[in-house]
Amino acid sequence: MLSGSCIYGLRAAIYVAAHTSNDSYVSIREISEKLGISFHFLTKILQRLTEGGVMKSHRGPGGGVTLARPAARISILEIVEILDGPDIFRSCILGLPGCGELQPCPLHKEWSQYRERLRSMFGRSTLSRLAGKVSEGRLRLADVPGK
Amino acid sequence: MLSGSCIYGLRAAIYVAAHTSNDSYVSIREISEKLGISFHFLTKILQRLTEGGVMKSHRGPGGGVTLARPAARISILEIVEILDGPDIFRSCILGLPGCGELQPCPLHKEWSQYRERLRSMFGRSTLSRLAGKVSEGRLRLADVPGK
DNA sequence: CCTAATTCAGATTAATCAGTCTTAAATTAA
DNA sequence: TTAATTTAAGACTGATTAATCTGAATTAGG
Repeated sequence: MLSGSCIYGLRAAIYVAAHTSNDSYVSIREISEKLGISFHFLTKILQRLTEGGVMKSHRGPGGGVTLARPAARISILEIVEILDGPDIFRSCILGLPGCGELQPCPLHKEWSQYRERLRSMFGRSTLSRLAGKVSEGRLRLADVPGK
Repeated sequence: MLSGSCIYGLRAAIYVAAHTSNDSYVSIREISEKLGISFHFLTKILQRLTEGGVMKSHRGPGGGVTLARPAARISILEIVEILDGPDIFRSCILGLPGCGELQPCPLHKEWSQYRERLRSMFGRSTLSRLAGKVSEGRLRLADVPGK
């Protein structure tokens, strides 16, 4: 469904939302260790989120990344569209270019409904809501619980 | 969402359902030309559907592939599970192993609902229904319409 | 100014997926 | 029995994605 990079990006963003207060920076090293993601790989993913306007970064000691806006104003949808491209919620399930109301594929009607629902579900899921769940406990972000 | 192989397999299966009557065989060459799919690549995909019990094949002149059962008893879900694996409708959106009711990820509740709906929609979509739509016209299976 | 901590940038490698090519095996029909 | 047609099987190439490695640029603190 989502690419590996996108999954890492989402988990990292939720982690940052759950572990920063008033614009403090979290180091990428910390995120990568806590979530079990390759440090250098994660660095590039977070760079793309920084370029995309979702995060901001700061070099040097005490640096790292943090959210560019309040977590309540960043949705999962925005992150997915940056990392996997906006077409993921617009493309035909049978891969046909130009599939739409005018020239639908046999699954167009059903698929476009679900696609739109998923998109709006992602749009409603803000980092603050998800991070809140994590902080309340029993909700995991990493493979090994409790980290 | 679905792999390239899976998309090809679905389109080919719908094509076969729309173009065979009483167990006649359709050659893979014909399918590949009509749908614009690489012949050798399609051959392998259809082999997997044959092994999976959805199609049967026959060599030699007049041979090809055909559905192993009436099209009304083959769902898209079955084909997707053969080609992309059954986990596609069971795995966590954040890629966390073991995500479930006991140790949910922050998106588990919303995603698992959506996942189940999509799964049942795929289960309800039989090849006969989809092939019927194609035969009625105006519904495409290939990039270039009318083929 | 110097050092350590950090992100940034680019090259390189590894793994997976998509696609091509060649040959073999089976089957039909003349 | 022979030739043509077709799927089966496997090796090979190419593209995309995932992951690693090395070094540069920036920054805070002594």
